[in-house]
Amino acid sequence: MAAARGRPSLTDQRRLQTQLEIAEAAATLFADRGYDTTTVEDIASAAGISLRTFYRYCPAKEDALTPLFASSVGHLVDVLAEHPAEEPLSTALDASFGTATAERRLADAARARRLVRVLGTVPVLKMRWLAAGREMQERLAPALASRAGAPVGSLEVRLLTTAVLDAFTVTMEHWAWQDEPGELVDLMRRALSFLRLDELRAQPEPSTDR
Amino acid sequence: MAAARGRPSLTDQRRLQTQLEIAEAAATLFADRGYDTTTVEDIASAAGISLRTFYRYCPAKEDALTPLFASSVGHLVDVLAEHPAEEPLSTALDASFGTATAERRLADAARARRLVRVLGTVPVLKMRWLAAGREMQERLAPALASRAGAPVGSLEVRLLTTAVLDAFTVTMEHWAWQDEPGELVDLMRRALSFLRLDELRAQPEPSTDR
DNA sequence: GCCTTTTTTGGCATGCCGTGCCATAAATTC
DNA sequence: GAATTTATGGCACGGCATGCCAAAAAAGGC
Repeated sequence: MAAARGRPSLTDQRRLQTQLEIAEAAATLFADRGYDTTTVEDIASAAGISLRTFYRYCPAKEDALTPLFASSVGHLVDVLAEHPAEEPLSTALDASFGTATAERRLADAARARRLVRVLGTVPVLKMRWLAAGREMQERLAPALASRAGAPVGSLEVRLLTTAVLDAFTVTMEHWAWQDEPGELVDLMRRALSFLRLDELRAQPEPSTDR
Repeated sequence: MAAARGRPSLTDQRRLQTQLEIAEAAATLFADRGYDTTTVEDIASAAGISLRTFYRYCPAKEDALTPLFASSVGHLVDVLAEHPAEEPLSTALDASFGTATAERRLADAARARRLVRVLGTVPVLKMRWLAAGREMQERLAPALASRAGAPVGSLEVRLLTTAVLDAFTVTMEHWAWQDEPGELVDLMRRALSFLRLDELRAQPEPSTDR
């Protein structure tokens, strides 16, 4: 094989490239013309591939944009998952947002806001976005389970993972529609603080209410 | 007009009847044969109508089941919305679940559990279920805004409405897959208690933590 | 370099979804 | 009972999504 570690075989690189081209083309077309009036044929043409090849990269039309947000959500969850349970969630949050340079974050922010606005406008895309978040639950659950001191399958951990992910989703959408963007991480902290998700621990007795 | 108040014109009754027949037929077929292998033609035939008429009642195939859960979710939100802000959420919860008789609740519970399990199995149906919850947010937001002491469009109220609705969703799904069902309202109370959604009030200062 | 093997891509056909259009049947109204 | 209104069904059509097969391109062996 001609590929060294981390240089995945030039063909795979080309595949990633194509996947991104599809996503970019779809994002532009959806933003310009709208989702329903854009056919898969249009996206494929704009990305320089045939319709049949499009479906080799995307399971469905509504998945064309997923590469654009799946990675960011995945990264956030990764950081949360690998941080020790003693630290509050907001610390892991800072670590996640601190990796990129300021100017790169600004450029990403503009693109991200536009993307989130498109996602929020088209119901099926928004659902896809939420679904991507739900799929992260399995990866987030173990980390939060240790924080909450409850087993992974318990109602409490399910509630917690859902609450954390939805807090992020709601916050991002709120941020995407603000006139003055501000720093997303600040809003995130405000959200976690309001819902007091940092302090959540399992009740002493799960079933004894009084 | 031949219809008195609350007896909406016999034709409308027939429409509701048809809508329920569609939903029941779809629920049975989806549970038996699966979602993808069931065509809209099948549902229409089982409901005794033509394909074209199906689409006059349902915007899409994935909406065939919505009448079965939209009303229950709507009822819960109604009760929460009309209860005064001083009472904790769990009080309104008890009021909502206390309306039906015990034996009727048992029959409904079995049907509801089966329905939720189908919804959870088929991604597109689950998304539809979540979307129905999201549409309730606008109706829930005013009630929770007065409880939280924050404006309707604020980040805090958005977080709160999302958290409450998703807590219900997660709890119902947890309940649907339990071996021993138990009382749903008890799980609901446990969920609200764990997330401390009863006690949520707007922070004195949005940014000062202590 | 050339040939073979493997993978990727494109074109075609097909089935289902969802909708516009129009004719028929049913109901409401007079 | 006749006219008007409304619900229903049949048909055609475009778009989505997939299976199948052949052409093209890449990878590997000589």
